[in-house]
Amino acid sequence: MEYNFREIEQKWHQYWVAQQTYKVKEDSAKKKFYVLNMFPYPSGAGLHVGHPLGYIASDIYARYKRLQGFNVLNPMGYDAYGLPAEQYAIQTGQHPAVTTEANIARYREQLDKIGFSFDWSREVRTCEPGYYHWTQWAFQQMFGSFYCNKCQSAQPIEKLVEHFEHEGTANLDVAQSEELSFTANEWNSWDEKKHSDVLMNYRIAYLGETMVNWCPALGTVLANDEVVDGVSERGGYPVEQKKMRQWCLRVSAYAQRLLDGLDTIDWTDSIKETQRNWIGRSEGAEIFFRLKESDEGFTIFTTRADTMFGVTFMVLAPESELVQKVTTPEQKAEVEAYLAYVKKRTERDRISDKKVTGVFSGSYAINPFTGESNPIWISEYVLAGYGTGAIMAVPAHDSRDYAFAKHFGLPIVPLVEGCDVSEESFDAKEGIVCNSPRAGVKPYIDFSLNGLTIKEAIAATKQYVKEHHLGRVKVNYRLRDAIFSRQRYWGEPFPVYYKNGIPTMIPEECLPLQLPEVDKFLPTETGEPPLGNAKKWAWNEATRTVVNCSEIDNQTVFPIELNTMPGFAGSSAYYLRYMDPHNDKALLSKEADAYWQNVDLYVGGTEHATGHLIYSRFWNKFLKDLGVSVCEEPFKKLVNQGMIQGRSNFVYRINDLSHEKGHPVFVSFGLKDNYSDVTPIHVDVNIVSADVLNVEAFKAWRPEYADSEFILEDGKYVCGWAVEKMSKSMFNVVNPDLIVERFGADTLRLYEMFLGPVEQSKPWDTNGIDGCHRFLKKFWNLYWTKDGQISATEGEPTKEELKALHKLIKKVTADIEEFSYNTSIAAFMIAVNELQTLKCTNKQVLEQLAILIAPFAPHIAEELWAVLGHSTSVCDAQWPSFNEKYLVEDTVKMMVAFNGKTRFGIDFPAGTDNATIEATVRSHEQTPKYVGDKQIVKIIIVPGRMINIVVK
RNA sequence: GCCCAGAUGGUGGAAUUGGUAGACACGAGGGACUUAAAAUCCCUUGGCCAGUGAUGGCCGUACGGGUUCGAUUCCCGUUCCGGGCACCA
Repeated sequence: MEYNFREIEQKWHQYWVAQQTYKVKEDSAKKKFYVLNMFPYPSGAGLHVGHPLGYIASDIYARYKRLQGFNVLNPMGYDAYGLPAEQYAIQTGQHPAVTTEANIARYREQLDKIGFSFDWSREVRTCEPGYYHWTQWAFQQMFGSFYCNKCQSAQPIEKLVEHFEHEGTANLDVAQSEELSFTANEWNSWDEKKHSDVLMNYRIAYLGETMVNWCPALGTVLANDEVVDGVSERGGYPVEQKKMRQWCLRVSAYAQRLLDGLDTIDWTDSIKETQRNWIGRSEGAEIFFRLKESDEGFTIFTTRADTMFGVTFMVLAPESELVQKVTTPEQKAEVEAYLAYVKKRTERDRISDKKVTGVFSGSYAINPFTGESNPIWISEYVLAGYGTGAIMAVPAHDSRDYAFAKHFGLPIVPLVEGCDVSEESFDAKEGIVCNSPRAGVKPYIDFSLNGLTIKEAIAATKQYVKEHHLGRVKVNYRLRDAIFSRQRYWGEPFPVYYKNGIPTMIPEECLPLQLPEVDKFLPTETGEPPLGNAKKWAWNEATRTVVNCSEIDNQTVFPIELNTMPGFAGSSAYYLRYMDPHNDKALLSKEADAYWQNVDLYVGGTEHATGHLIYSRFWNKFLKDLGVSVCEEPFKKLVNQGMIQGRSNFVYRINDLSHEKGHPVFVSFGLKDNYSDVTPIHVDVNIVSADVLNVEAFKAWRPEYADSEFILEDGKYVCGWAVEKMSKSMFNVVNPDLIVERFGADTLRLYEMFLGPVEQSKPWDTNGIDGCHRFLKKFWNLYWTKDGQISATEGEPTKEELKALHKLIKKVTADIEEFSYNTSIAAFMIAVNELQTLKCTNKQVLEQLAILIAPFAPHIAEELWAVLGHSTSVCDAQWPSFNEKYLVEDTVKMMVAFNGKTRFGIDFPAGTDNATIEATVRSHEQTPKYVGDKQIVKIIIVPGRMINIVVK
């Protein structure tokens, strides 16, 4: 009986659809298990073989869990908003919704061929009003909340207003953009506009005047994680810093919870470390420096409070508001010139050349520990957005301060015993403090750090600062608030209108606010975002409807926000929506939430480490504070699948010979070194098989190659190869459909897993795919006799058959749990060979085997399960458990080692007890020969393993 | 510069986490069946040396040390490749 995979796979696809095999419902009788893949952005290029890698891995796990009796949620959807569709729309005028829809259809078609156990009835698309309703809703909830530091949770903004009405800002401990100070009387005297402005300082979703990454080429702002090396992640366009009024999310309020949560989740250390770096917690102190001959001053942040006695100058960030205050009239011209210079420099310039620049402000600050006056400088190496935008410079112990001091000839005072600061700074936090205060200098305050270790000195200084009210102990985070506005068309509209300058939320019951139609997807001529082109984009408060912009009267009809939300808005809570995707009353029902809780296994790439995976955690924590999500962390276990790189093939053109003959001449890989002038040319990998070029297909590939000539080796044209990114331009994109067509989905699934560990990046290489296909054929043949009859026979399996089977059950079960699919497939290959050798036809064994293969190769498993006489899906079978008693070896081989030199083996019958083994070893006739006059002092016996004999 | 992960045959990769390194697969070589090819099956396949042979010996997990009876695995140092962060005070 032939293994006709095309017929089998088609048959079972239809069966699964007809039977709704993968549809899942909440079922309190069963334990839940939630498997999730990062949903794809449906690009125009379709799926390549790299995309399904993670989906296959998670599908195997989902199927395995289901066979174990879990109620498995394994949904799929599309991250449908995004820049490529919009760029395409700008170029062609084609509406992004149309191209997105077409791309989704293509993706779906490709995905369906691979045999996933997705519950498509739960599909979500971020661009559908029924979905983004809840993205908009969440935004409104964030607008209506502030973050209370004391209770470490989001609270309704009304509570804060109440606080202001009674106490002003007294006794306030909340997350805020800047520290404001006002009384209850002041608050109560302010008008509505002023209240709105002040509350923006506290809201979790707020309008903020912030420095943003502005990308002129894309005409939009970008989040920090969307900027790589000073250029945009998409497209690689230059990015500059610009101050703009933008919607922001106060992610920074959650910094500590985001950090603490990392200890509770099962993610790889490297990705947790990346997030820790991104959050960037640093403990230090804020210390107040008074300006010379003034009562005013400013606060600096330092993690090295121990270096107070080594401060020789101060530095402000150019963007700092303090710059104007401290610049003296004499220095004004120079400072202005410097500020102009800094403004001109892009993010990229700063990164590429790190030359030392700066200017003296003319003012001095008094060091509260030494009483010395330190000159205040302005330099771009100090960042406005971190700490207080001002630092105390200790050139002896900070390399940046050191470079600055050397460049401008400022003094350097070492503070660690025995350190040498003549060539470079001593940045290490170890050693004994000296010069604090310096010998012979009259102490300014009664405080000394001399003789302490640096760690002790930091603690002592913090203590002193706290007691003497010179500042406070402070924890800073590098994590910034997320900029939430994008000047784009193809994104979620903000459900906000502007009532005479006051941002006002569209009533919750009027959501979703649907994306309007526009004639052009480009920004308007006046530089407004694309939504500025919409004719019908105003809010009528009376009728509570969207109306034409021409009706705006600022009485009852007001303009609506023109920005849209960024890509991460829709992807931040999609895992919750899958739990209850069709609910039009809420993001999800309490019941669905209580049952599915959070994602047990999340599979996706590492590229989202500082984007989606932070935003999602933030979003979930906010929803938890709201009582919407029951879990603090959205994703319990995270597995990062590696990238599949392309394996490009090359042909080698002999340039001079081609020129001479008037047609291209190509030389095979092994002979190319015989020619001097050879150019490697990318060739479509789809016309190369096992690095051998299909010459006829090559001639047909491009008209200019039609009359090519080939210099062959062994009658073949062998191509060269290289590992590169999988991309159209390298002609190395392999489409999964082609593999499915040629070998079947089961072979593709098996092969993608067999290629190596899921987490590892590796080049796609079809050279080994035959092996997996061959294995499936062998597997298939176990179930059939030579003349096409079902081979299964009733009766009890033999001891050998049971041993082969249980060895496999044990191995596969353990491997799936550890995501080690390549080794479990190897175990299958061994088992099939063993059973083949045993001529096994036992029905019980064959049944269990079909269940075991089901997660990996579901189609063949269904077919064979049916062949064995079952009328239900193999998905509803039960995963076999192994019995250790079948696995006991007949003999236990013991290795005995002496002095690491000589080893010999002794075989013991199974079940031999340790005392017998020990006695045998001691009396073994070979023993004296190898031990000589040395005495055995200890015999360590590990059952089933080795004996260690320790000799003296 | 800092942090993280890694380096094993011609290739992808195994190794029960300190216990016979190279499972499984690909490729290669040889053979069987066949007029032939495809398909299928069998044997060999880390390197070097000795032997007609069964077999035996030595070397071998990037490099150099160390701990151990025993190290791909643990520790120290070096080189190389990959990922993240990068004036974060």
